[in-house]
Parts: sequence; structure tokens; C-alpha cells
Amino acid sequence: MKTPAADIDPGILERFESFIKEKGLRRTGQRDVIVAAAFSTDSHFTAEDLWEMARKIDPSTSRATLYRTLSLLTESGLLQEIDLGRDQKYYDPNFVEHPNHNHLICLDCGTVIEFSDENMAVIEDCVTRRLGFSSVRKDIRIEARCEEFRTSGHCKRGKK
Amino acid sequence: MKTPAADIDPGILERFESFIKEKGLRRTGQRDVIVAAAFSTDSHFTAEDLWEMARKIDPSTSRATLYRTLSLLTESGLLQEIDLGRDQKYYDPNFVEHPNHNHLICLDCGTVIEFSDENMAVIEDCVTRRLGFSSVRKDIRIEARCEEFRTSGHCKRGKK
DNA sequence: GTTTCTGCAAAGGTTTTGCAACAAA
DNA sequence: TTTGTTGCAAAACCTTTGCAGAAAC
Repeated sequence: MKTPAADIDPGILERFESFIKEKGLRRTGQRDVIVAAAFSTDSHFTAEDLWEMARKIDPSTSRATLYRTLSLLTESGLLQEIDLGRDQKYYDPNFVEHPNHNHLICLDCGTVIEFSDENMAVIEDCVTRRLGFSSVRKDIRIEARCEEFRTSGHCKRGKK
Repeated sequence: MKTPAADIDPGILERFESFIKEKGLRRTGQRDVIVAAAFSTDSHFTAEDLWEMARKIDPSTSRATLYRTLSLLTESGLLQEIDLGRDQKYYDPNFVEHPNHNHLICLDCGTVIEFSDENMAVIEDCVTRRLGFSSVRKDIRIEARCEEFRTSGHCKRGKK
């Protein structure tokens, strides 16, 4: 089996393979292509984006397999579905490296900024515990206006 | 024009009407039906759910009009789209009364709990400001396990 | 009377599925 | 050899849109 995943984090492939094996499934060339595509970037992407990325590695990649593999990736926790407040679902490959990050979306230029904050995490945990639960996963999206844009009419990140 | 919205919060109809008028649009019987349906409950609902609720008031309600009115309601801020981590979009009619609430989803029984926390809101605002933004809107979803369920194998809210 | 709104049916876009050929173990 | 996987095309879903008749103002 060819491994088009040559230059992605070996830890990811390893985690993917052990997840796959645990479920009694098989590691295939096609799945490797899709995993490689998903982790070839640190940008957020849609299913369609990922399909295009995968097809650059292997043009025969079908949408069906893409969606099937996407499910495996989210189920394994390697990829996380995030809500950017847009019409489509987006997937975030950065949770492996930054397990607790959140998203801020700039309403002026559309940029998505990832951030983590220890205090925030602690309070969320307190509140959750006070309600009688223990937190498993969270998805926090803040939509905000850029101060720079407000004062000067533009911001360094450019426009939407 | 009949007003099937007889017993819903008059403040909501008022806000809806002024939003409508400001846009140069018209208040219609059909829109009133859909607004009445949306605010006849404090549960979260999908577009399909809302269609069914509206059809109980007026069986001729079409999906097309439902979707068109749903856009107006979210645009006006009366209804908010929320991400419950499920496959469909959900709409929350409770932001009029509780403008800053968040959602906790119980992974054991599926219940959605609304909560607000002042400390949480303050920290979020600090973090946002530190990044150079001013917060406009946020959507926070916490998925968690119920302590009661963990210790006793069931919880008072019943099961999924 | 003019402009917007409505329901219908058709179209659009995204995701899933049945199936026969193919590949992994 | 057995069982899981793939691509294709079709189906399933959810949402939007063009249009002609109806309703608001």
C-alpha cells in the first residue's frame, strides 16, 4: 500500500490507524489520502474543500469515500466539526495540537482567530460542575467587531 | 387581518412589526402565524418543527413562506440560530427573555439545559477585548456527562 | 393601483446509500 | 478466501427560487 501521507505528523496516522483497527476496519490507500489531505493544512475546511484537497493527491477520490472517511475522522476525535456561523459545516484539524481552543470570527473581515484562555476554561468547568455535569467537549464561537476597523475603517487582516 | 398571535407576548409582535416596517415590508396574516408558532413554546425547534407548529394554527402554511419568515426572525434578532451539535439547525426563542444564555447538552440523556453565568460573560469579554475586538454575539455549547448518571446509571431527566 | 407576499412545484446544494467490482488481511 | 472498501449513480434531505394569483397598503 502506498503511503501518500509521507510528510504529515506520524502521530496522527498512528492514532488514525489504531482507531481504525479497534473498530475492525482496514487501513487503505484511499483513507490515507484523505487523512493526508486533512492534515496538510491548519486552515478550517468544508467537506467540498477537503474533497478538492484529496483530489490533488489522488484525482480518483470520490465524494462518497470522502464523506465516509470524514465521519471516521470526527468520530476518532482527530478532526472536529466546528460551527463558524456560516451555512456550511467546517472541520478543524488543529485540535490535535491545541485541544482546548475556541474561535473568534471577525465580522469586519471574516477572519477566524483561534485562541485559548486558561481562566475561561476554568470557569466553564466550574459552571458545568455546579450544574451537576462533567464537561466532555465544548464549542465556543465569539463573533466580534475589530477595534482597529472601528477606529480607522479598515484592519490589517484585510476585508471579507 | 386576523391575528392568530392573540396570546403571545405583545412585545415580540411589536418588535417584529417595527423590524418589518423598517425594511419596507408588510405585516401579513401568514407571518403572524409563524411568529405565533415560534413563540408558542420555549423549546428549541428545527425548521420542520416550526412548520408543523405553524400548520396547527394554519394548515395552509407553506414551507417556502416558513423559511422566508424564519430568515426575517433571525435577522431581527428575535430568534437565534443555535448549534446543538446535531445534524440540523435549531432555533431558540428564549433570547428575548434571556439574552445571554448558553447551552449545555447532556450526553447521557440528550437534555439541553440553558444557563447563564456572569463570571463567564465577563471573562469572555476580557479575552475578546484583549484580542482587539468587541464582542457582538456568541454561541457556547458544552457537551457533558451527568454526574448522577455516572454514579447511579440513570438520571432524573430520563434517557435519550 | 402598485408593490409585496403566498403557495406550488421545480431546482439547488449537500450528504447518504445500494451495488458490483476491487483490495486488504 | 473472506470481509471490508471503493466509485458510481441514484436517492434522500433540506433549503431556495421562479412564477402566477392573492393580499397588503
